[in-house]
Amino acid sequence: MTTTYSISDLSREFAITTRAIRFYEDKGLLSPERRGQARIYSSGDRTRLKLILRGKRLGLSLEESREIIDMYNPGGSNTGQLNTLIGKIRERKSLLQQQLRDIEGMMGDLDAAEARCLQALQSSENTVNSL
Amino acid sequence: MTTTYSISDLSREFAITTRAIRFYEDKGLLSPERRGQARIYSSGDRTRLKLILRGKRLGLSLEESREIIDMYNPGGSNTGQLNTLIGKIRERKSLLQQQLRDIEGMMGDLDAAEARCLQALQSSENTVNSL
DNA sequence: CTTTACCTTTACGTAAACGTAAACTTTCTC
DNA sequence: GAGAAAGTTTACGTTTACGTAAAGGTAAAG
Repeated sequence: MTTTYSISDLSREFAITTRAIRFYEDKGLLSPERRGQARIYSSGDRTRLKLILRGKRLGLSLEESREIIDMYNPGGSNTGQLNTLIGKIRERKSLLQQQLRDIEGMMGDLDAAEARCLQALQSSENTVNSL
Repeated sequence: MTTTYSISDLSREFAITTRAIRFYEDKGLLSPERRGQARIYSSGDRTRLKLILRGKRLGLSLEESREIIDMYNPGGSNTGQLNTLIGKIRERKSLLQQQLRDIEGMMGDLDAAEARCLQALQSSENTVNSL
């Protein structure tokens, strides 16, 4: 007895619309079983959906997410395919490292901005108190 | 004598089209000086452009980048404004922290995928050598 | 004066990622 | 068996972020 999910189960869990989930299927990112017409999602499907959403949070397009998810299971690939796959994986990793640097930079900027705000509040408070 | 840039200077430096740069201006993210019709960009404009592009790499919309860049200079704000600004800054920071976790997760997945690829190559090599 | 290079505005086109509405089936529940 | 709840397909609409002409202004070089 393996756990399965309806489309509204998943839409509720991840706070997305069923339209979006069907859209991902249209684009080849999901392919759930069917019981008659209804879609039945396995826990593998659920994981794929999670990966899709993570990709979105990182600014990936659906196509890019699809490629990356496909990287996770080399499947039956020959040596050449494996080598190009390794290349793609390394490209992705370097993009992620750039994103890390970007986040560090933006985080620093935001910290500084927050500090300036707090200081501005502090001095305005002093101004008030000094009256 | 402060350094300035033409639109094509910036488009070359950042490898984007002039169309994109004008588009950012249309959306209120840039507002360069003019010499007649021609746009003249200051080093401040250049910095703003850099921030825009960093925002893009992090998956922000132009509108979101605009908001964030505006956060960097509190300007003449009253106490209420400063407090909501601090709130926004903290929201952004927590989103960035989520992104950090996402990157760590994806990086781990990619490392594992790369390892599987390398191992697959290794064993296929052994197969060949064993002939 | 003309070519060349670079700049401008205006405006229609496009791909991605869904939203939204219409019209219908299936399945519970009462 | 009637209605409500959840599912389905089909298809047109929308926003974002530019691309891509079209049609021309400006300024230095030959």
